[in-house]
Amino acid sequence: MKTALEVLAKEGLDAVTMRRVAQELETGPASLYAHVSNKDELAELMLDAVLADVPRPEPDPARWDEQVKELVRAQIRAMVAHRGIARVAWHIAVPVNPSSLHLGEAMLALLRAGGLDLKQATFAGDALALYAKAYAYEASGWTWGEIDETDVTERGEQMMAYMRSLPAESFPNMLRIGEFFSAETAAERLEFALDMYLAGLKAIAARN
Amino acid sequence: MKTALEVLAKEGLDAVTMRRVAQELETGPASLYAHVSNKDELAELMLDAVLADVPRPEPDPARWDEQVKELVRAQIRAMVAHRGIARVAWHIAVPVNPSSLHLGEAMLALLRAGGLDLKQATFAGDALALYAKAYAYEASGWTWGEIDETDVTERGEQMMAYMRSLPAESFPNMLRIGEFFSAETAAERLEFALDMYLAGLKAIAARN
DNA sequence: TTCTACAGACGAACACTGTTCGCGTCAAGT
DNA sequence: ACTTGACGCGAACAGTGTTCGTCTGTAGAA
Repeated sequence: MKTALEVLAKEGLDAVTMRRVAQELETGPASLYAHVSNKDELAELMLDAVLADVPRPEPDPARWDEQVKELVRAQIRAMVAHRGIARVAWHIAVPVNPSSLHLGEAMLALLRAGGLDLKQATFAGDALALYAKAYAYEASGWTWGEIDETDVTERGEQMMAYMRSLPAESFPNMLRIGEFFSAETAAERLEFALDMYLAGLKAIAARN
Repeated sequence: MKTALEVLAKEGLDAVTMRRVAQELETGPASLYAHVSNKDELAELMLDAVLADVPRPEPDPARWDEQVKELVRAQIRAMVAHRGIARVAWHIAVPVNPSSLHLGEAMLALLRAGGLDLKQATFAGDALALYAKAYAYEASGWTWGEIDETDVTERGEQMMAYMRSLPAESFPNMLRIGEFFSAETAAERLEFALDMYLAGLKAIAARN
């Protein structure tokens, strides 16, 4: 089930429709409801399978910060590697699948090793998970050609045109940041965010 | 157009279908395509209208940090106030609507007042926007009854059952964080995240 | 071995979505 | 007043997730 399913996930989440999966199994869509009660449930199973591969580090208090970063990066890598799965992570309200729980526990352990109390670690882990999902979702977009380049540049033009149509002092900064948003700076953006997160966490831990 | 549209947005984004909007205008769905080329374009217009109401502060270097927090909060409030609009913010790859540009500019101005250079401000603004969208999306979920309480508790049970079925040392932290995730702590989670962000930004600005 | 009963698989249909085609109508130009 | 043009929009198309009721294959009883 999940196997025939993952095969489809490799050709895009949009292609994962009940009919398409059923077709892969040479049957009709109704048959799937014997194994899965929902399409959402099926999506959750896929996400769980994807996240299961993320390595969970043993906390080392000496370099917990680097471990936190790496865990976030690994989570993002896993999601981006499976076309479109990041979208699934978003409309799952409460993640209860085993992989998410184990990842959550791993993250909490790292954060506590960094000197945060349980409540702080919980909130920090929540924020980090949120960012990981968010970045993975965006990264998925331009990693797989789901946003066509022409459309983006066209919208870029349109945007510049609007900003230039207003008094020059309206957008002193926005008019100059175009260069920072190329595809090459994506990784850099992630690293900056991680730096920011950990600097903040260290400051909070130091207050304790 | 947008007016009759916002009226519908107030009864949920799910209700905003081409047919439903057309019905409100006492016509058929095809007529809408004379004013809007896409449903996505219509969604963008809605988002733009919602974000237009967010007040954009004049940067005050003395309290730029508080201003950043407030801008994020305001953005979140605006989105959560309009049922389901946060979902729209997510699958817009490149936001080019006027409101987003003005908000972006405002955020950049605040961050630069905090001592960040243009590149740092850009990346920080991106991360903050990401978080705002993410939090607003989640908050929308439980603000409007889009996640029914029984389902959540049921999944909670299922999750606890799984964790207890494994050796006790598998989940030393996760088993104890349930209390931190009630609906009452949501605002607290946001404040923690904002604190973390600004502590990080100050640390980065201090390095310059 | 034969008959029965039950559970599971699944074909066809339903209700719904966004979008397009082309007809009909109405207003403006000569 | 007649023709011409454009534009609003009704009906249909190609999809989607999900359900209902039939039909089959198998396991257990006689």
